[in-house]
Amino acid sequence: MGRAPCCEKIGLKKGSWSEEEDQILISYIQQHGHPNWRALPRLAGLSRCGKSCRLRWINYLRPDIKRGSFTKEEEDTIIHLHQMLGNRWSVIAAKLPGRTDNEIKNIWHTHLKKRTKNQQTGINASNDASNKHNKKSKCASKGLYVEESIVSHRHVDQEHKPLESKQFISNIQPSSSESSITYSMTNSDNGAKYEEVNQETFLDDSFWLEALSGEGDNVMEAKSLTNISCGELPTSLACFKNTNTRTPNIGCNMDNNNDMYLWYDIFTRIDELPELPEF
DNA sequence: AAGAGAATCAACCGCGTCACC
DNA sequence: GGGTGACGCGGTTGATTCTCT
Repeated sequence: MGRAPCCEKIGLKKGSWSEEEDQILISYIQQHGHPNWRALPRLAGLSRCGKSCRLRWINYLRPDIKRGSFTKEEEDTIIHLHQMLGNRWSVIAAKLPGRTDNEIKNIWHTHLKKRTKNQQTGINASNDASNKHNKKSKCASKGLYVEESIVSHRHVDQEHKPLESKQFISNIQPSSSESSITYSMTNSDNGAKYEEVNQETFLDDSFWLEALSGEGDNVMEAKSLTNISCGELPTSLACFKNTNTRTPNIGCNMDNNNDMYLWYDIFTRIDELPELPEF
């Protein structure tokens, strides 16, 4: 059907924003908010696409934006969440107040990906740099945190797990009233309805296989995790993808009732299922 | 000091989803 | 139920900055 362009491109300015444009955008949003991004540039008197205005505001002009270097905690959190969620930058950004998805995406591609890769391949990062030309890290020169010894949260015990990961789980729990399906999720600390889960097993396909086979302690844990299945669908579960007319939208929020029903259906039917196919 | 290459990051682009008509 | 518009997300690009030789 052909998609209409997001805005009338002709005559609209592209590229870097000037100080003046920033000021116009800031003052307009402060006065009127941004109920309609598409109309905003016209109303504010900017020769920009609404999309561009939105991006500029979200990524740069918002008052609660935290500028400057990422702390080690932030970087570790990003690495950890990325292990759990993949490239879901907006979800990761939601756990890092003041940071934008764009910023996190950039930091990932420029620093953290290399760090994790080096760790996985067992290459000592200090030797790395391959020290191609004994290059001093540019990050350091910019004040960015450069810690070459990578902390793997998969090997950090529960006691020292960053708070963020626990918060993440609790924050995205649908309220129990939203669904007729209730798994036993309790947390004595704050009364919130969730059960702490072991992140290590969450990441392991064998965990899902075990859960689906209906054996072992991971069964209930897997059931709990279905409520937070914002992460990538484990390959073990891919076989369920088309088994229900309410096919889950893999990769989107799973907290609507349809998805809940589907997952509930899957786990309650575990006993009926034939042997899982080999992959 | 200058040039080359690498790194960084703001901004753009295209697509998916959702809400409204 | 289908069409359309708006928003938001993730991937990518390209200008700028930095470091090394």
